[in-house]
Amino acid sequence: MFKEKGYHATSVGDIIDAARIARGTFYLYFTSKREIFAALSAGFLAVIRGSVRKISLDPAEGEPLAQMRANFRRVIHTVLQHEDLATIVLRDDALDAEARAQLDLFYEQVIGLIGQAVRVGHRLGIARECDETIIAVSALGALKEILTRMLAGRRATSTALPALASEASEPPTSTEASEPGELGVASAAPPTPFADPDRLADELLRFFVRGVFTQDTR
Amino acid sequence: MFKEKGYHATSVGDIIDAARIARGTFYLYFTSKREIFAALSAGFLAVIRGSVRKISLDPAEGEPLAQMRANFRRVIHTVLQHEDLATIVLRDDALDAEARAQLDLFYEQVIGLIGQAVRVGHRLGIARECDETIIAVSALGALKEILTRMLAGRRATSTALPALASEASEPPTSTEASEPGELGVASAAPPTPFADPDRLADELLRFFVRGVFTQDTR
Amino acid sequence: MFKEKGYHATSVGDIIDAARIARGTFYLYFTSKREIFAALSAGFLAVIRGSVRKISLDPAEGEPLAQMRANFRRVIHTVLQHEDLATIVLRDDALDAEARAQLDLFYEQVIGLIGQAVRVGHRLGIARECDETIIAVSALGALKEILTRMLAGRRATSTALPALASEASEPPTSTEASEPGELGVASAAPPTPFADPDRLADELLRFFVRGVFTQDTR
Amino acid sequence: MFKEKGYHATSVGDIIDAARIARGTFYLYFTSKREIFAALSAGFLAVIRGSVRKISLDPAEGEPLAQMRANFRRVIHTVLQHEDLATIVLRDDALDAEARAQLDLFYEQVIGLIGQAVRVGHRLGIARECDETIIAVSALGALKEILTRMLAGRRATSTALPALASEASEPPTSTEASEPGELGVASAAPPTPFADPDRLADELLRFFVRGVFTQDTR
DNA sequence: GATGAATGAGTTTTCATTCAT
DNA sequence: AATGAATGAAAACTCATTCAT
Repeated sequence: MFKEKGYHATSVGDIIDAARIARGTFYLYFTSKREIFAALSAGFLAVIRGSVRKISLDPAEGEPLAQMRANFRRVIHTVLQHEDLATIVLRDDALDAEARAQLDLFYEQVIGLIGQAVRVGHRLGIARECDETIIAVSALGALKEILTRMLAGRRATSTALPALASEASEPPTSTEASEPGELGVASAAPPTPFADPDRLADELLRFFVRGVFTQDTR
Repeated sequence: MFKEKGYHATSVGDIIDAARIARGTFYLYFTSKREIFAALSAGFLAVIRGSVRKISLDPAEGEPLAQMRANFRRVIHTVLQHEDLATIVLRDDALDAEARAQLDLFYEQVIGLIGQAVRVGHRLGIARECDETIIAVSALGALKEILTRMLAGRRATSTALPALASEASEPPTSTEASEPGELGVASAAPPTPFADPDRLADELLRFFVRGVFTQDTR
Repeated sequence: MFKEKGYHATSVGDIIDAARIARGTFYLYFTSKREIFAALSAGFLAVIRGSVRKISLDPAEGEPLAQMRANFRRVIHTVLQHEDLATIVLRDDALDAEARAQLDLFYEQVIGLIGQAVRVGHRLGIARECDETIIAVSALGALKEILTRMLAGRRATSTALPALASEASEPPTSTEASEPGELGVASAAPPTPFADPDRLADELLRFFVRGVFTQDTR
Repeated sequence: MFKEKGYHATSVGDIIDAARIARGTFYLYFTSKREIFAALSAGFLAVIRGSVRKISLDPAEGEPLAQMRANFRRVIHTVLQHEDLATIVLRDDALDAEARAQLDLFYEQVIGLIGQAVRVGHRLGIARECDETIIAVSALGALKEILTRMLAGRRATSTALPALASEASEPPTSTEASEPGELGVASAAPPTPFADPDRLADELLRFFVRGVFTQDTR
C-alpha cells in the first residue's frame, strides 16, 4: 500500500484491508502507522547495506573499478529483489524525525563510501583532482534517480503508462535534427534503457568514471 | 511554511497564521491547500524553465560546453534566488495526480534537454558513445541531490547541524590511510563545498563531462 | 451528560448530540473531553468558594455560630442553584492528575476553614477539646454525603426511584419496635428530610455543634 | 490494580500482567472486568457487614454507647485489614447499574443501622430530638471521609506526599493567631491524626455523640 | 484448564472546507 | 473583500472479549 499510494495517502484501513486482518491485529504487531513504515524502511536499508562493500586496495579483492562495478550491480539487483521496499524508501516520503535521521544516516554512509572510493582513486593516481564530497553526492543522486525510474518503469509495464516524455522530446529542428539514418543507433535503442540491470550498472559506472565528453571543459 | 514543515505537516491554519489573514480569505485566493502548493510549484518551475537554454550549434552562441556551464550556473543561481520554492519542489512531497504530472513533465523536459546536449555532443564527435537517457537521468539526479544539499546547508547555517557523517567516515586503516600531508588538497577543502555556487556548478559540469577516473573501466 | 452518565460513560458524541453541534465545533471550544470537564468543575468550585466566608471574631460579623450557619445555608443554596455542576463534582469521578489536584486542593481548603472555625471555638472556650483535623474531615464528609443525597433526591423526584431503603429498614422487633404513637415525631417526619434546604443546614449545623447524645461517651 | 489506578484506568491487561496469567485464563474465572470488580466489592461489603452489630437494648450487650464504640472500632479495623478492597469500594468508581445498586443497598443498610441507634437513643431519652436520617447520612459521610483519608495516608507513607494543606491553613492573623503555648495540645498533635485507629474511632464517636461546641446554636 | 492471537466496535481527535455575516 | 464560527468526513488508536489450539 505504501508503494502504491505513498505514506500519507495510505491509511491503516488500507493496510488491514489489504492484509485481510482486523484493526486490532495491526496494532498487535505495530504500535503505529509510523512504526510499520519505519520497520519496512529499516529492513530495506539493512539489506542494501549488506550488498555494498568498501573498495579495498588488497590485490586479492581485484581491481578497484571492478569492485565498484560489482557494488553497482549488487545494489541494483538488491533493489530489484525488493522492489516494493525500495520504492517506498526512494520515495523519501515525509517521516518523523527519527526515521528521517535513520535515512539521513544511511545516505551519509553511502556518500562516505563513494568518497572513500574516490580517495582510493586519488591515492592510486587514477582519479582526477576533484572535490570528493561533490562527486559522492552527485553519484548518490544519479543512482537514486536511476533506481527510481527503473522501478517506475517496472511498475508501469502492466499498468497504464502515461507517455510523459512526449512533450519533452523537442520537435526536430533543422539546426539539430536527428538526421534519419545518420546514426541509427539512437533510434534503434530500446524504448526503455532501464530494462537490463547489468547494462544499467555499467552505463552508470562508465558515466561515473569517464563522464560524457572527450574534450575537457576548460 | 511548506518549506519548513513539508506539504502534509503544514496545515491551512499554519498558512493563515503566518500570512496574518482569516481562514475565509485564504479560500478567496486559493480553492484548496493543494492549489496553493501547485501554484507555488508552478511558479518556481516557470522561473527555472526560463533559466535554461537549449544547447545551440550556432557558433554565435559560443562553445557547447560553455553553454552548458552557463546553464548550470544559471540554474544554481535561480535556485538560490528562490530558496523557499526550490526547497518545496525538490522535496518532491507527495501531492495529487495533477501536481505530480506537472512535476514529472518538468523533469522529462529537463531530461530531454540534457539528452539533446548529449546528442549534440555525439553529432560533433566530442561525446563518447552512451545511452543518452541514462546519462540525462543521472545528471538530473546528481543536480537534484546537489541542489537539495546546498539548500539544506544554507538552512542549517544558523540552526544546529548534527554531524551525520561521523559514523560514515571510515576510520583510517593502515592500507588506505590518508597519509598526512601527502595530498593536502583534499584535507584542506572547506568544511562544506556547497557554499560557492559557481565552484559547485563547475565541479558538477566537470563530473558530467569528464567523470572521475583517468583510466577506463574496461 | 456528565451529570446523567458520569465522566467515563459520557462520550464526546453524547455531548455534541445533546448540544446539537458538530464534532469539530466541540473541539473549537475545548481541546479535549477532559478539558470541558475540568472547566465545568473549576467553574463550580469557584462559585462555591465565593459562597463561603471565614469565621470572624469581629463582633460586627455576628456570632461565630451564626456565621457558621450562614455558611452552611449559602453552600447548600449554591449547590441547589448549580445542581448539575454540583452533581458531577460531588461524584468525584476519576479525572486526570491535574483536575484531581485541583479538587484535592479545594477540599483541603474547606478542611482548613472548618478547622479554623474549631480553633476559634477553642479560643473562645466554647468548643470542647478535640482534634480539629478529624472534626473538619468528618464535617466535610457529612456535608458531601448530605449534599449528594439531597441532589439525588431532587433528580429522583420526576424519575423512577427504586426504594433502596426497603430491605435496610429493619423489620420491627418486639425489643425495639417503633410502637405506633409512642414517638409520633419520627414517623410523622416527611418522607425525605432533604427537601427543605434551610432545615437541612440547621440540622447539619446542630449535629456538628451538639452531636446527638446528651450523655457523654465516657 | 484497581486500588492503584481505579476501575477505568485499570485494563484487563494490567490485571493479567499483575496476576501472571494469560488473557484467556482471566475469562475462565470472571465473565468480564465488571464482574471481577463486583466480586471484589461484594467480598468487602460482606466482611464489613460482618463487623457491624445492631445496637441492642439487652443489658447483657452492654451500654448502647459502648456498643457503638465497638462498632466503630471493628469497622475501622476491618477496613485496615482489607486496605485494598476498602480503597476501591470507598473510591466509589462509576460502575454499572447492578454494582451501583449493590453499593447503594449497603449504604442504605448502614444508614438504617445508624438511624436505629439514634432511635434507641430517643427511646432511652439520651438522644436529643433530631432527624435521624440526616444524622445517619451525616455520620456515614463522616465515616467514609475519615476512612478514605486514613487509607490515603497509609498509601502515602512510603510514597511522596504533597502537602496539600499549605494554602488552606490560613496565615495567623492578630485577631485569631495561635498564640504559642496557649493550648499546646493542638499544635502538639501528631502530623496525621489518622495513624491510630482506636483514637480515630473514639474521636469520631465523640464527635457523633457530643458534637463540638458546648454552647447551643439557638 | 490454560493460552494468547485475533477481533472489531467504539472513542477521541484533526483539519480542509464552507458560508452567513 | 474579509471574516471566523461551524462543519463532518476521515483518521488513528484502544481494549474488552472470543475461541481455536
